[in-house]
Amino acid sequence: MTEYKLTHHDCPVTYTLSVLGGKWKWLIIYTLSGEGTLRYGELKRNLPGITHKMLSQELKGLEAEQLIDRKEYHQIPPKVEYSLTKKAQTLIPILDLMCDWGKTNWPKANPGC
Amino acid sequence: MTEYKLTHHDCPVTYTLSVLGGKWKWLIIYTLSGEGTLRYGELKRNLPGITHKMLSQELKGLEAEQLIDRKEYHQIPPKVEYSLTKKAQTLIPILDLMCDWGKTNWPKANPGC
DNA sequence: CAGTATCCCATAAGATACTG
DNA sequence: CAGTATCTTATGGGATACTG
Repeated sequence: MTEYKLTHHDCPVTYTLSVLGGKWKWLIIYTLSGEGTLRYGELKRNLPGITHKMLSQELKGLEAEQLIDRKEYHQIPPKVEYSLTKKAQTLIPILDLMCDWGKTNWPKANPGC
Repeated sequence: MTEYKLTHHDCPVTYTLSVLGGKWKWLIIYTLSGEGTLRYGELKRNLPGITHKMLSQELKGLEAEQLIDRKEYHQIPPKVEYSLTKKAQTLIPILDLMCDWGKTNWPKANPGC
């Protein structure tokens, strides 16, 4: 995760896209930005279509990038809470613009946000 | 291209990510935003690592989404120029924020932009 | 409940050759 | 020069079963 095999070596946009690449990372961060703190199962319910494998895999990657905090309560049954780090919070303005763009260019009527 | 098989049906962020998904679309738009108008070969030289197949494929997709204009000069040898549509230009603020984020969080020193 | 591990398949993406 | 077509390989991602 600390290796960035980019071709476009010195471009910050490429760097950002490499960190947030894949199908779900932006959406996981977006979901946590709206809900604050969520348990694993809650997060999954808020991301329709994501599979168990993808969610746990992406969460590990995001944690490694220090974009999410993982707080584990050592109890039975287990409880784990996820939230955004300060670093991830600086991505929220980008997500807000993506939301605006989506609403403006949405081919259907009246999307929520 | 007019079908959006999303799971997160009513989310504009998901919609935006579906339109700009894949490995190269954001970067193609970013490159054109900086250079204005580029021929096919110039575009390819400005996108280190992209293959012939990917560039032509992504250009077709972006044209179908009305994010780029394709102007063909009927001459020999052929000349084709690509530029951003107004719709794509509204994505530039997002790319600018991605650039800022990349510069701030870049693990190496002094990236260009 | 919150994960890991394994198997399998669909698609993304690369290499190469050919064409107007 | 600016593409298309074809073939192959690498990777992403799904389904399912198992564990602390």
